[in-house]
Amino acid sequence: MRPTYIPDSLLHRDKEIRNLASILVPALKKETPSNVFIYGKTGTGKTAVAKFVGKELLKKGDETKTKVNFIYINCEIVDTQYRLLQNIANHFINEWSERIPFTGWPTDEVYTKLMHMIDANGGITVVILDEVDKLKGDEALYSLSRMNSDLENAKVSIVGISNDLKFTEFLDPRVKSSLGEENMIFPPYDAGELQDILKQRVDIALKVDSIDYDVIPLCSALAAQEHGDARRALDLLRMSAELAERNKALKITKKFVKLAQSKIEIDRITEVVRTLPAQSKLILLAILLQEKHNKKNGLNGAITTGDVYEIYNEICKKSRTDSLTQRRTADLISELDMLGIITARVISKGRHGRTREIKMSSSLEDIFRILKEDDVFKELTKYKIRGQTRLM
DNA sequence: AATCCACAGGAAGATTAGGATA
DNA sequence: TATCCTAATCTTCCTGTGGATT
Repeated sequence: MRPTYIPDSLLHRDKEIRNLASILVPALKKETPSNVFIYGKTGTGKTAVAKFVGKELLKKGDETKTKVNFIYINCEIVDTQYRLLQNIANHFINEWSERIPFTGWPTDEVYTKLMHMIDANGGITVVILDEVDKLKGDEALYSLSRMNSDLENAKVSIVGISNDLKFTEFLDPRVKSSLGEENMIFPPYDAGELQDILKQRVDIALKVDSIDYDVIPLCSALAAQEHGDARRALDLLRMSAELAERNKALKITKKFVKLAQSKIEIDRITEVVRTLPAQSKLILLAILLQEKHNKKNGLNGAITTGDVYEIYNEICKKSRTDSLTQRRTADLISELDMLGIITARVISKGRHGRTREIKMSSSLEDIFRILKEDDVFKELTKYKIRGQTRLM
């Protein structure tokens, strides 16, 4: 049930598979396939389809005795030109060729070396670049795309995968034209399609009768709300299964799905808060303190940007951090809002001006706990708001 | 209807950090 | 290694505004 698992058949992606395959099959006839760009939100099966077609291509290549190389690279991990070239080159190493070291060679030498390797190997090489938008600089893409003109016996074809539709807009026009020969867009799954996908996995992974009839529809519906992300749906189902098992329940029921959902949400928040920059953390803390103070004193007035800024300034002084301007603080507050940690909406209090009404959108204590992991904040969380906050 | 508060949020320039280049 | 560039961050200065109050 892991999202990285690729089943033997991918449901509801036949069209995409056929499409991508038809673009790449010329490789089997020793013709150069076009370069392809694949777009689509997360969890729409881009990577799965690409890998799947790649596997099929290798199989067909074996049958027809055609040399096909298929290389998958995730550009989030391999994100520089040098390492990209090095990575591809290492696919071709054999007993006589020397390995390219991690560092030390000039990039163009790696390029030349790689080119010779590919040329010596012959055949067609399909390179899948997952998350191409993470690649630093377009030099890397440029060098790959012009490689075909330097090769004599071999051909290279690039499949770029991205979830950013606007990615090519910022690309060097030369790269853009050579890479964007073919474009594919993967639409999100709808709830029904998600159900089929989940069913397929459940059949493989779970015993019959270990799951309530309404669990799959629920998981699918929840994930469909979140832009039809299949990964999300699977995570939800897997987490529900794990929770059910841990609780020694006989069946996975709706209850566990609900539990799993809130657990996933908390995990997400934890991760977000943990990796927040220090200034944002301070602002978040200011909001937390104010809300705690309000609760204790039975105040129900909403927190405003001004309140937050005041407290933020005080805890900055206390921790000897320099504070940002109110303008910047306001921006950071809206960032926190977009991350879903707080809710901030603009309201007008008439004569009392226009401001944001700020509320925490999850448990105070949870976030306090996360902030306390940092020693600097451990002390600050004990900070008491002095005096009475101004009267309403 | 006019006023006016307490900010929102845009524009442009300054600062800074990190990476590329010589 | 020095310096140059770029993108991200932050500041300064600004105009705009919803609606309770006058």
